[in-house]
Amino acid sequence: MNELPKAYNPNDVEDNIYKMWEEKGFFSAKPNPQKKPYSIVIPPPNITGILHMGHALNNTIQDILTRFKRMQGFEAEWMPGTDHAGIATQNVVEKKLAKEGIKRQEIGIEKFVAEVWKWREEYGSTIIRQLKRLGCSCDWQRTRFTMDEGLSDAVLEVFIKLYEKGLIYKGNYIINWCPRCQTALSDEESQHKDVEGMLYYIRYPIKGSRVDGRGAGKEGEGFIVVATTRPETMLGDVAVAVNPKDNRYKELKNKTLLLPILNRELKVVRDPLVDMKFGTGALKVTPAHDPVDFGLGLKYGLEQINVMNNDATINSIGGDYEGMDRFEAREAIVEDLKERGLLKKTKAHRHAVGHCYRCHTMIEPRLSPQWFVKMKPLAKPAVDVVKNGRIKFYPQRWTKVYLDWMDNIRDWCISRQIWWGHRIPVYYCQDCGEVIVSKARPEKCSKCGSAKIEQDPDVLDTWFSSWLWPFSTFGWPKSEPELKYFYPTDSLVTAQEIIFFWVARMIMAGMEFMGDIPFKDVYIHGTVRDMTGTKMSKSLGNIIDPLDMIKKYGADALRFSIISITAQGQDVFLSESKFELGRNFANKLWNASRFILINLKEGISVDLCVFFKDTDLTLPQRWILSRFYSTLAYVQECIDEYKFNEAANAIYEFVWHEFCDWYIEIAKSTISEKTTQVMLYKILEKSLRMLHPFMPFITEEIWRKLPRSKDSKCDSIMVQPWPHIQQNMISKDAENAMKRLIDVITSIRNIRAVWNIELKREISAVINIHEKKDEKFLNDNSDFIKKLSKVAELKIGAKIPKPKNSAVSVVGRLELYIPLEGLIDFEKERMRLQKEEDRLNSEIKAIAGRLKDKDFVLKAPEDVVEKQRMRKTELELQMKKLRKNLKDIG
RNA sequence: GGGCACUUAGCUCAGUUGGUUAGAGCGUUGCGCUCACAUCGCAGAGGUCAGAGGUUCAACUCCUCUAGUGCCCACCA
Repeated sequence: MNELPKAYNPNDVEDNIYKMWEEKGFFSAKPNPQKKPYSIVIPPPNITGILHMGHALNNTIQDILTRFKRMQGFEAEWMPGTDHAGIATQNVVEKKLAKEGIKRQEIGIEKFVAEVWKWREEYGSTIIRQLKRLGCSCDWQRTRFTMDEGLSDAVLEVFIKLYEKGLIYKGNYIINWCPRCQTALSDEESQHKDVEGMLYYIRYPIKGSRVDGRGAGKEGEGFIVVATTRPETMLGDVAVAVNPKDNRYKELKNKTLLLPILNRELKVVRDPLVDMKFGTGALKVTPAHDPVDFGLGLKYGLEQINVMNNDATINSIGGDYEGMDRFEAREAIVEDLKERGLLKKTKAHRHAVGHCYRCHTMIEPRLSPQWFVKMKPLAKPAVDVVKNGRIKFYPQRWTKVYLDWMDNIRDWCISRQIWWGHRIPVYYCQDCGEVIVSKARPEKCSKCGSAKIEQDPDVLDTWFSSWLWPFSTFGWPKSEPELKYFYPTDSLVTAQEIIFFWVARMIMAGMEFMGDIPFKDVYIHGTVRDMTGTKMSKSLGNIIDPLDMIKKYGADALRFSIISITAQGQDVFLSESKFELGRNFANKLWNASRFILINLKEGISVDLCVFFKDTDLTLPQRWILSRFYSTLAYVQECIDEYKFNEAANAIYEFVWHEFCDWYIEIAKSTISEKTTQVMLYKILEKSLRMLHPFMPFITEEIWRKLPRSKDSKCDSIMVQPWPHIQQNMISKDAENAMKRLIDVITSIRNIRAVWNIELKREISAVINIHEKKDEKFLNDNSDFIKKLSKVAELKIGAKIPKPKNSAVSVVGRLELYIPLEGLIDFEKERMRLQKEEDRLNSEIKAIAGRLKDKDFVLKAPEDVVEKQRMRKTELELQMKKLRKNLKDIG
């Protein structure tokens, strides 16, 4: 017999097991007409990343789904990969080179990109190794990278298709500019954060009016006051806007203002967009540095004056301020305004400001020529498929978030001024200016024949490749059998912060390029936070490293724990101690399995149905079978509804508190019988299969030690079928009956504990029945009642008088007596209880003054047995009332 | 400014379409090294389910409002 070692050390076996799975090719899937496909695509982690708890949760969920479906007989494909994370990776490599004293500008684009590839070779697969350590059963042979040849081709294909359809255009608009990364960002990449800022009230003189320059003159006559949070942008002001309904500025019609310091002439425009309640109701208009102003500029034909360089220093427009950083310039300008008496006041002002999602630098809204995707036409079909339920969100509430965003969708800025990424497939003829959009570099201009052709220097947003992931990874635009077989995929599992970046765009791309949805279900899981509710992040240093936890508790424990405590879509608060839950469970399972294996004899791997066809089952046997199949059905249902915690907890409850605590204990008395052994073996083996998607390693380790039938095709649990639900084995009657027995046993144990009767001392018990059918029921099961409650003699019958000095317990419609004569020193017990009563009463006396009922006294009966019973019930109830009474008074 | 979630035992959280004594883990109390397991076993204590009102035979569960907490979105300079 294969015995299990006394202790389970996950770290000893997990790696080897994983290697075995991988070598046997269990992870790979391919089009198979005999089977139904099930496919998931991994949200591609970026290559600069390391595995954090969010990933651990996300990938555990996907692995549970994949393993579950694989066992259910689906051709289960879990496509892994990474994305090139343009900005993040470029930053990382830039920093690395900086340490070596190299600037990217010095070595040029080609060498730099080569450096990035080198870096990627070295570090880019870290996260993949970590996913393997977690036990993820991804189809690694298909691992994709967004910069792969195939995926790159898909990107170009899509760009050209959209361009030809008129959905991609180049234009000069206000975009989010990160001065540190020196690139444009999409709206989603600009994260709003509240900032404690200042509102500066600045006097703008009216041209031709008498102002002495020190602020004299009446407001509205000599000058008007505008409020701004970014005074440095005034260098680019071309107008001041007021609301046409604003009576304060009636006389301003046809007047011209003068920009302080630069003395540029400013128009006054009237537009209802201006909020009269904000600031002074007068808005300085800077079309090149603010989206609202930009709109006004177009509307009123205003000049667009860009005052900043790429690094947010002031350019030559700024005169004396040229070369200053934007914040330096802000201070300098404010000082100068103060000096000239043009700063009326400042006010603290809290407002939301965009920050770069990669480097957290404050975004500078800025006019810039960029490439955009027109989103409205793409959004429509993507809205329809969610509205009509072809794509479902779990939990459902995300549907609204998605639809709201889609309704207000704005064009997507896809060009980035960085080097690492897919180069925009647009070429410009240097001679005639012709724009050529083409996958390959054209030899010569199609219009004038010139060979002087330059490619657009920008690269595409990383998400412009990620949004194609569900089909580009299966070979699109080529029509591969994989694509046909596995697309649309089944489930997408991801975090909420990525709904707009990725989920929404994948749906749009799927509809546009495949003409079909990319996936059917979107499961949005919660965010992993620390115990204070803060999101775990490396920069905050509140990270619990999953790999540390794996080392300490094992991958199974990590997986099971995090799944068990994460309710559907709910954020999870994590501390290290939570992993003990999974570890303890693994330990329990291990020991129970050890016990069963030690006791098994040869030849028990008989088919359960065949074996029990002509065998009468005892109640506990029928009960444990019923409980197993009930649990199995429930677990299946929960996984299908993405309620993984409930599935995990149901298994935990079954294995630990039903199988181990009760069935195995019951089985011990008949452990040498074949029936018992078959039961233990079968329940264990099936439980392992049920648990495998959650705890793949330990279930494999135990399973491979089980005696198996000879025709077992393969020696791994992961390719075994999911247990078949045997409806006929589920019996509510058996479950209820067993519950009654458990209650009887618990009651007897309770009495023992209350009276402090050691287990070694024999007790007898009497059960008084009121209904005839109970007699047979109890007699049939009296053996294991006696065994489990350690009762030597059990008397069952109707109308048995209560023995003198008996402890009493009512269990449903049964009465239970435990005679205490000879077991208890009543005198001693009486004194002990009297002491306790006195103690309670003196406690009452101490607080009597504050009581409503000042003469309140606890009274216990004289009879010791009665008193003991009361101690448990009424006495404590009275104390409880008393305490509440006190609480009410204060 | 808009939207979404949360408020249940000392702590962290579950609670399946409203239905008899509201659950778990940790912690806590008492007992126990019973031949799988002290990463354990047995028994117990502990909750007017944030507050107010409403619908219903019945509400932790549905509706309205209030308070607190958290998150997301947003061109009030």
